[in-house]
Order: sequence, then structure tokens, then C-alpha cells
Amino acid sequence: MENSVLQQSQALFVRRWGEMAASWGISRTMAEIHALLFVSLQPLCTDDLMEQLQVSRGNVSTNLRQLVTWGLIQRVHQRGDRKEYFVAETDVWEMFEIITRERRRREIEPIIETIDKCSEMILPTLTSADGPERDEIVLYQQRLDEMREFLNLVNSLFNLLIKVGKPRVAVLMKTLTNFGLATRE
Amino acid sequence: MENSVLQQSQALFVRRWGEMAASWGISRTMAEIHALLFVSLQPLCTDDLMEQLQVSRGNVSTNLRQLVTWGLIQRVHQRGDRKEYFVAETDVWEMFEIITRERRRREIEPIIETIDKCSEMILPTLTSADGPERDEIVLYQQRLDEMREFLNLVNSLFNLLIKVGKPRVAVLMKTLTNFGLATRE
DNA sequence: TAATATTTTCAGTACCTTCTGAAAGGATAG
DNA sequence: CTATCCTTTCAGAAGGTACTGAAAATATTA
Repeated sequence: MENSVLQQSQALFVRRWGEMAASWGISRTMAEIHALLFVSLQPLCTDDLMEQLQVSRGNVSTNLRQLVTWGLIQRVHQRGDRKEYFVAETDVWEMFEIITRERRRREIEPIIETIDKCSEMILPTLTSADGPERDEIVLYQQRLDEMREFLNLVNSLFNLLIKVGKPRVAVLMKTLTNFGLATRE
Repeated sequence: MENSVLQQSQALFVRRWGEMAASWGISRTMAEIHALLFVSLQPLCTDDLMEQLQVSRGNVSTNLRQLVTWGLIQRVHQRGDRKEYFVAETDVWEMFEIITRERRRREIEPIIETIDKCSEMILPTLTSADGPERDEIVLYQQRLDEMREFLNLVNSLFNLLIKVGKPRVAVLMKTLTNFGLATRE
């Protein structure tokens, strides 16, 4: 089969998507598999993915399983074919929710917990220490608080975005833009 | 020098910060150096960092240079000491702006450009193709558009957040929360 | 100027993640 | 049941990133 313009365009998208994911700490191949399913009209099977991405069966299998666990793709069956096929979640907004929920749980929550623990640790010393040592503790406490506050903000923003959801994003953006203009000094 | 509670707490924070950064595709050591400077009252020199993080001089030197390039830390000089010392940008909001600006430039812009290019590529074929092939192209175009729209939204949100800035974030959050409540079905 | 202190660079090494390929496991058809 | 088709697993290999340590470069002092 010759390479159609459509295939060339899709290959370009898939490659770039993989590169972007790699720089965000996500396996390149996993992202490429997801991208390929995302742009495909028909479900794809393991052999399709192996051929198009030139990777091994084991690699495809492992990454498919992870993508299913994330909830970013689903198994589907074709009548009269034993093979398993896969389709991607194609609602970009849903994808956003899935990814941010999981990454917040894995990477934002732990750092928030750690910050709280760090604050607790130094609490008793704040009352006992004095002089330059006390200054150091107070400053450290301040910086922890600021970081904690910022992470709270990020969390709230994501929650809000997800709650607002796709249908009302346009309205939200308008509100935000107005806000930006209205409070400009 | 014995390990004070303060030092233990800071070490905990530094370690966790490094782990978090690593899962976001940022070098663990670079993040640890930044975290250590962030929680320190005094500027630190290469030897301080080498000792506390147990890494080599070359490693510290390279990562310090990168952090300076990012604008996340600055060189400072101590009277009567030849050594170079470093301090971190401690305004969390400023840090956020620096990091998001750079990462958007490196990782969001390229994928947006690629999506536009992918769209352009298939534009001519849209008029010529027909039947199932045409369906496939139309669907692909739709998915590209949705993704493009989503990335635009993300960009706008970051721009707005940065423009609003630290002092007015509280007001922004209140506005957003009201919005969330007001449009809830 | 030379002597000394400090930083930077980078070739080689270590480490960690991802990938391969083949064997084992599992499902379906005959 | 056996044969066939397909998927999963995982030990070892490959590849890529980060690190070390020492030599070179640079800066400071005398």
C-alpha cells in the first residue's frame, strides 16, 4: 500500500506527539500508540501498531495494557476475528480529566503531604529556638507555606476546569478574559 | 555538625521535590539543587551543594548553569570570598511563570505547529477524495481541530494566570468558584 | 609576572528505562 | 482432545540520560 497524504500527515502527528510526551516523562511508544489510535477511524490491532510504529509485539502489548489501565483506550472486538482491537477515548476533554486526575494523585498529592509533614516537624522548634536559628526556621516555614498555597491553587483550578466541563468552557474563557481586562491596572 | 530538626525537614522536602521533578521529565539533581537553594536562608556555594546532595563537582556545576539559564537561580558574591554563591528565585508565582513560559515554548508550541501543518497537508485531499476515504479524512481533521482548540485553551489559561499575577489570584479564585457554582446544572 | 583558588568541560562510566524476542499461557475452532 | 491463533510475560539487550573525576580554562591575589 502506498503512503497516502493522510498517512503521512498522521505519521507526522504521531511522531511529534510521542516527542512531546517523552519530554513530560511519558514513554514515547506509549504516547505514539495512543496517538495512532486517536487519529484512526477504525480500531487497530497489535499487528497494525507493530507495523506502523516498527516496535516489537511485547512492547505493544505492555503499553496497550497500561493505556487500558489509564482508561485512555478500550478493547473492542470485531465479529469473525479472534484478535483484540483497540480504540482511543476521543473526547479531548475526557482525556484531560483522566490524565490530570491520575498525575495529580501520583505527583501533586505526595508533595503536598510532604510539605505538611515538613511543617509539622519544625513546629515544636519554632517555640524553643531563638536568634539567627529562629530566623532561619521562620523563613523556611514561610516558603513552605507559599508553595503549599500555590499547589492548592493549582488543584482548585483543575477541579474547577473539570467541573465546568467541555460544554461551558467557552463561557468560562469569556469570563476569565473579562476578569483579566477588568482588573488590569 | 549534628542533624537538626530543621535540616531533617529540609532534606525531606528536597528529596521529595526531586522525585516529583523526575516524574515530570526534569533532572532529579537539578530539582534538588533548586529545592535546597529555595529553602536556604543563606546563599550556598558549589561545595555546600556537593556535600548536602552527595554529588560531584561537575554535576553541580552543570546543573547550576542550567538553573541560571532558566532564570530560577542567580549568582551572588560574598565579600572576602572568591567562591560564587547562589540564591533561588523565591517568589513561587515568578517560578511558575518562568517554568510555564519555557515549557510551553519548548513543548506546547511545537505540537501546535505540527497540528497546523498536519491540517494543511490534508486540506487539498479533502476536496478530491470521496467515499470511505473521505470519511476518514474528515474525522481526522475533526480530531486535529479538537486537539488544537484544547491546546489553545490551555495557552490562554496560562497567559491569563500570569497576567492576573499573584496579588489578584485570590480574587480570581473567588470569581472562578462563583462561576463554577452559578453554572452548575 | 607566578602562584593559587575556583569553575567549567567532557570523555568515559554507571545507571535506569525501555525494548526485544522467544517461551509460556490462554482462548477458540475443528 | 489437538491444533491454531493470539496475548502476555520476562530475562537479557539496547539505548539514552545523568554522573564522575580529572584536566583545562578562568579568575584572583600577591
